[in-house]
Amino acid sequence: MMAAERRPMDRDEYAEAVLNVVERIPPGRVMTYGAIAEYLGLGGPRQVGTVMARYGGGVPWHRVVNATGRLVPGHEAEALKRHRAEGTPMRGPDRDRIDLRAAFWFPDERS
DNA sequence: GGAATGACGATAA
DNA sequence: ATTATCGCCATTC
Repeated sequence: MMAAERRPMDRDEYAEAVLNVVERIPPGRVMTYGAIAEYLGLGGPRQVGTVMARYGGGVPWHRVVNATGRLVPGHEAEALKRHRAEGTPMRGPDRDRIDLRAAFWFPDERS
């Protein structure tokens, strides 16, 4: 079996799964909340966001951005700093938003 | 049980 | 390009 069975999991398991995926995002690449939800086949973008808000402290949370390339609300300064440090493709006049076209990553693509 | 909430997303203006 | 609204969906009040 390769694909994870998509049967309902407990909240903690779900959180585990989400964090697990986030940890696999390579430096300089990002994933959107929606993409993570799609990959898991469970919940939605908001559920992923909720998990990150609660348990995201231990993973590279800055590599998770919203679909518009916006950085994490409330932690923009920190996230921006880290992205500059790892050379994530940025956009905008101040290079303060993610260039999704270049930085978007999905599991299996093997950096 | 129903309303409010939220680290979202797509669309309208 | 930016902001405002509405739709989603599980948790929390």
